[in-house]
Amino acid sequence: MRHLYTFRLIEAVARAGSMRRAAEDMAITASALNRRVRRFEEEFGAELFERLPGGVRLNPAGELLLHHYRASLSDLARVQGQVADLSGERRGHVSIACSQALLPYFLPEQIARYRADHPGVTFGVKVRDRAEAEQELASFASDLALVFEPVYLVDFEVIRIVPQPVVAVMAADHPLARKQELRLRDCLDAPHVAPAVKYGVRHLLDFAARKGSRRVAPIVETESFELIRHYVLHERAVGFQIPIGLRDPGDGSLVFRPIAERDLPAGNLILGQMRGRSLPVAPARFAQRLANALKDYAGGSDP
Amino acid sequence: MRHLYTFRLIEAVARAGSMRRAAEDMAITASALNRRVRRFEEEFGAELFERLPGGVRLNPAGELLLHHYRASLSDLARVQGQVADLSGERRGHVSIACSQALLPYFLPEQIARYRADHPGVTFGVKVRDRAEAEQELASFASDLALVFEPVYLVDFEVIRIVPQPVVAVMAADHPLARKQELRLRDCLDAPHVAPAVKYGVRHLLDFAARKGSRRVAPIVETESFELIRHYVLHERAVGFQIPIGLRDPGDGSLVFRPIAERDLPAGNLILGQMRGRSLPVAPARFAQRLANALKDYAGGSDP
DNA sequence: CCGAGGCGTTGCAATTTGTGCACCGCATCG
DNA sequence: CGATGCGGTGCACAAATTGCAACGCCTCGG
Repeated sequence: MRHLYTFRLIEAVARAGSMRRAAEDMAITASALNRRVRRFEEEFGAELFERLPGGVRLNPAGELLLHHYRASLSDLARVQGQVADLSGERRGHVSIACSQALLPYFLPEQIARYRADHPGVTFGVKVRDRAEAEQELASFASDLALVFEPVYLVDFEVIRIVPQPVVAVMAADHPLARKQELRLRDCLDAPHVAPAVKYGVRHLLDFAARKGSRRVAPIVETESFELIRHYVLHERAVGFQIPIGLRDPGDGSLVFRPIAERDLPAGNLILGQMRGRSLPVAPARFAQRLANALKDYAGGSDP
Repeated sequence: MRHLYTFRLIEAVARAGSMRRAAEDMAITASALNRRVRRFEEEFGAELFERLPGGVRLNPAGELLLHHYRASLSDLARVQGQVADLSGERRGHVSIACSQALLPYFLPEQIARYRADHPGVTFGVKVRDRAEAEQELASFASDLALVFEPVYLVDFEVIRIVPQPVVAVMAADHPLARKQELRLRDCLDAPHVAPAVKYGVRHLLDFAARKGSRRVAPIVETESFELIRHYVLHERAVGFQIPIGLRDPGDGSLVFRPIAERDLPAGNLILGQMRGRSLPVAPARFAQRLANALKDYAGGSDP
């Protein structure tokens, strides 16, 4: 969109931290860029950047303006979507920031199902931990966030919330697999594999362990949920994960066992958007579908 | 703001209903304007106008886009206000659509008081009847609306609501002035002066009169509340108005008498803004002051 | 202590962009 | 059935924007 060019430049400068670098990024001369910025500052009535030796940095006014720009841009996209919508086929783009657990089964299924109905809609999926996901929404970089146990909840408007207990995952021949429900201490006594501290599952584990005067002491600590699922097939260890990220592989090699609720309360998987923002058509409809689909997952693993 | 020029042109075309007229309004050639519009339509991906012989008219896509533009513009104004705010003195502009009753005393007082604290803030006051006021908000033409008995209430977010009974106003030597409270029928039996039907006061009168199988039959019907207040000093007639628009002139020439609540229930004076919109600093603060000031008026005339 | 290298900024010429003017085809209306 | 007013277009010119080169400033390393 032509009329937002100056804003794009300003954003590039903010990102690059220097006019010259931003100029290069945007395939323009530093002088032209500089003059555009200065001119805009003049008619806007305030400087947007602190000029320091070695570059520039957004000042509060600049932050405010950039936020306005992103909001405008997102609103324009919404309008364009609505317009495309009223001339027949639905088009648009849905950008989602989500926790890892959604990657293997839930999200691909939901996206494919939606695209079957609306092939004109494209998707962007970003993997973000629970803290980052909210930043994504606040900067209009993502339309939706689907995260387990979000942290701050400011600027975060809940669309749907479903409880997800943490379950233990292990090889079928693991001794603990014989019980139908595990105590947390059983799991912590056994060698275990856990996600890094920034993840919600680990957060719940740590909290519950402290309560029972125990510690989570993983033999393998990782950022990858996928690695956890596969590692327990190689060494006799217990992994932790939430049901939505699990599915029986079908060959009986992997089993999941619930952990006693009194030891480890369920966490929440939350679908949300930026507070107060009105989403474009496609994201709004897709969010509705997600919300419905999440109902079916509520409280249990996939049968 | 330079980057919104095309939008301003589009709005002018929508308003004028013809490119050539709009071109003249905006001091530009029809050809230049036409090409700007066409070019924007192209990169936007949809036509904005129906081209009909004799001119153009916004199509739904155009309506949507224009709404986006107005929202963006208003949001930009808010940002500018915030920026001005954080560099010391508060600046900005407050645009209000209000009923006539607020003109003589309440609004001028409030505005003057606010400006005493913030001389950098300017005001725009538009007199609108209750139907028009909501349009004003929806098109972002006004920040606030202060109206008696609004009609539709869609897109209208109530900030404060205060009851305002209709009172009878008459010369001090009017026979009815001897009673402390009047019955509606007394007023209707006497020669009376009433506002036009589009006004809230009249609406309440008509409704109450019908209920008692009576009719409002004014000897003078007018759009001007000011005329009503002054007319009753010339002919022995009863006028109707709400307390917030009345004040004892001090010479004892004019008196107000409440009308029995069981005959004529109080109406509501409502301060509102566009639903979901976040106002610039100055309008937001002024609205807060208005809301507080309105509390003091609630339920009675000024002593 | 000073020169090298980075930065934002500015003067000036080149070029891209937008504008005005004249004109076309078309529908409407007296 | 011409006159009128409309949206749209070709083309030459005006205006805004760009790129290039250079300046002053600061930091940093020798």
